Amino acid sequence: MAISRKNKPSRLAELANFRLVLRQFLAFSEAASEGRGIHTQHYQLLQVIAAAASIGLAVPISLVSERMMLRHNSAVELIDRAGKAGLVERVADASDHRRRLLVLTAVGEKVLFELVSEHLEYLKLHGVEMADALRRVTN
Amino acid sequence: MAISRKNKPSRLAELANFRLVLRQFLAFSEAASEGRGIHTQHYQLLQVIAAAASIGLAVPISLVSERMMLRHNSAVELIDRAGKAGLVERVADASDHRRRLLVLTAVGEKVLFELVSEHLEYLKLHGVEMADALRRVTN
DNA sequence: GGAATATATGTCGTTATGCGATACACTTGA
DNA sequence: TCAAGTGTATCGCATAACGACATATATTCC
Repeated sequence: MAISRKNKPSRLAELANFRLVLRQFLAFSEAASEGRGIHTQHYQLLQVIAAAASIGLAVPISLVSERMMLRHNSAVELIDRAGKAGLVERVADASDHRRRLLVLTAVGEKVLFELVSEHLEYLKLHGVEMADALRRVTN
Repeated sequence: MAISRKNKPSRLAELANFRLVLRQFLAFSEAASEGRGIHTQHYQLLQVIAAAASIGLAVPISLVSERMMLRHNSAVELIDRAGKAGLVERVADASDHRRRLLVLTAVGEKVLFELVSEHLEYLKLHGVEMADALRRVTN
């Protein structure tokens, strides 16, 4: 038997451990977001909008639903809530009157960049652990 | 400026991409679970229980709440639902009458091992992409 | 032994979130 | 011009997680 082969119970523990480190990252993300006074879904919405905008893309709601793996109506609802929280705004799209494009408010931008920094720090600290956990599953 | 330094907008896109890759994995996991007739949280519960048991640990509810990053009452509720679905059972703990230990039913075990296989396959296919996305954030 | 404290589990009400079904406005192409 | 496609929005529903609170058992300290 080759040295890289593992039996099933071991794979199970490795898979469970990978899930744990993912959950820890997601829990950190949620805590960081709440610490800045927003929900974690709203943070991810801001991130999707800003990331797309940073490479010159217009951001209709359909793009959010794609990048966040949500049904279009769930994206609408998330954006409604984030709008009420003062984080994003819808603006008209002159080239297609069906679409409404998303932009961050000043508040949304500020919170986003603070949270991006915190996430980069977390991943600097724990990225290796996460990569190792993944590697152990697939080795 | 060292070649590994990146400006902020780029980091943002990399972080967003890492989140996307994570969401894709989680969406796969959810779809796989639903495909076997259970909820994704129930799958993860089974995984935590079986992984702990496989290294000889007794599995009280508190362990589930730890490993799944849940409040204890959320773990209780999850286990209630999984119990109703016939996936897990609570058994008495002779050594501590406060605790109730968790065991998988035959059905729970069967579904779990099918899902573990599917997840290992997914990670064999997409693990490199996930690791790359993570590396790009932290490089 | 008995009181005070800690630990493990459970209940209840509330909230955010996501979904399917449905609807409507606008665009596109025949 | 009108039929089909696309983008967004609304509604009712279900799930899942939480905080606050409650109960039972264990442990510690006198």
